[in-house]
Amino acid sequence: MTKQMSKPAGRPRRFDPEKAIAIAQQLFHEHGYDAVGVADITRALGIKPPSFYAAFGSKAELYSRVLDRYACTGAIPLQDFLRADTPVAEGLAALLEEAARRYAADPLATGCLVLESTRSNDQGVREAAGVFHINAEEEVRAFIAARHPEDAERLADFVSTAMSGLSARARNGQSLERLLASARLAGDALRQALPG
Amino acid sequence: MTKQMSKPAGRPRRFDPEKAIAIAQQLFHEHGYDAVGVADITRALGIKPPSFYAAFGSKAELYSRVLDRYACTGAIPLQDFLRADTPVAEGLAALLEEAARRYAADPLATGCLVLESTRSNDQGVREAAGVFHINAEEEVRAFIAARHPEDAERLADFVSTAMSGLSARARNGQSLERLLASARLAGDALRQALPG
DNA sequence: GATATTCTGTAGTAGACGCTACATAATATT
DNA sequence: AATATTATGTAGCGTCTACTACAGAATATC
Repeated sequence: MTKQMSKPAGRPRRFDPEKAIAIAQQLFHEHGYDAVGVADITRALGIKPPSFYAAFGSKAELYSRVLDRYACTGAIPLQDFLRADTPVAEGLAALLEEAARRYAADPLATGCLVLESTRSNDQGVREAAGVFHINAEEEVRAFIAARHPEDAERLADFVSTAMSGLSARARNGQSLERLLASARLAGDALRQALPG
Repeated sequence: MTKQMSKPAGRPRRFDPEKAIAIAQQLFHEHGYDAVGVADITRALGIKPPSFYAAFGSKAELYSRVLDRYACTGAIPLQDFLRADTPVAEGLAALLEEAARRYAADPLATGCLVLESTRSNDQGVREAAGVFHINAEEEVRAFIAARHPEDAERLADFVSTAMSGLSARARNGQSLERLLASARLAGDALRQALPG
């Protein structure tokens, strides 16, 4: 049974807000929050500022929607890699390889949108992205802690550092092959640190 | 024989340009190029914009001077770590530990000024920092290639990725201890990749 | 002392930024 | 058809940015 929405009164929108968020996501991912102006967004959407603000409230609120969308559609599904039936080191190594692949998948929108956003000049954006970042880190830490509690913090830190490095290098234009080689080396370090 | 500079004609400066560059370096390192305005700089220096522009030309030119200064005084002296009489893996591992230490040394000016500058919104700044970045990478690559030519690119990439990750994590406020632990894990990966 | 040179502060410039007041157009409900 | 509601475009708000025209102050040389 599909949700039956009654049509709202008033003049209908000329654009689809969900598609608009997708377009904005591409822009933000490509150039970063600070470098994308409201004028860039409205131009890309073919609308004028008042329509933009009526629909999204502010640039910051739109970015929050973009982050939510990224978490659902663009980010790495951690639970697919961090499974109880997978050896810890193997799961983490596979996660790093997947990161390399995703960060270089779209040559325009490189790196991790969340990781890059934690370094915006806008404090609100940093904090919003920080929540996603911390949640992901905690998921990794808990996955390790289930079988190697002593090593959880240290190895989760290493995974985070590796992913931040991969994201940064992807944004510097590094090729998928070289990114993957670095990810594999980091994976080897984890296998060595967690024998068995 | 010290260079004898004849005093220039005209009204003398009320401030020392070298000290000004040092102060600007601290500001830029702390907040990033984009987030530091000319007004912030002139306020910190106790001068007015015309004095600033007469002395440095533009914000971008000042930043170039800051990068030069950083290369001389703040950056890691690679040649001290990458010596022909040091085992390759040991040299690289020591380099990564030193990076962790430097990136967290000043709790306000965290990370690597060059690495962080490669992600500015200003293209000129990205390019200027990119030159320093590429030169450093090549130095690392050549150090490895002297004894392990097959592995040089792959391992140099890994070192760069690790340093980028360390710089990013330092800027996220990670403590020296945790930064060091990640650096040591990365160093172990290098020792494993280069037995002997 | 006269002049040239250089630095100084006052007070701006033009342009980009995020954002909005307002009148009008397009729809649903009555 | 009348009304309420919502979206739209025009035009522009105030603020911030990097940067500068200009006149006066402080020094060197002549």
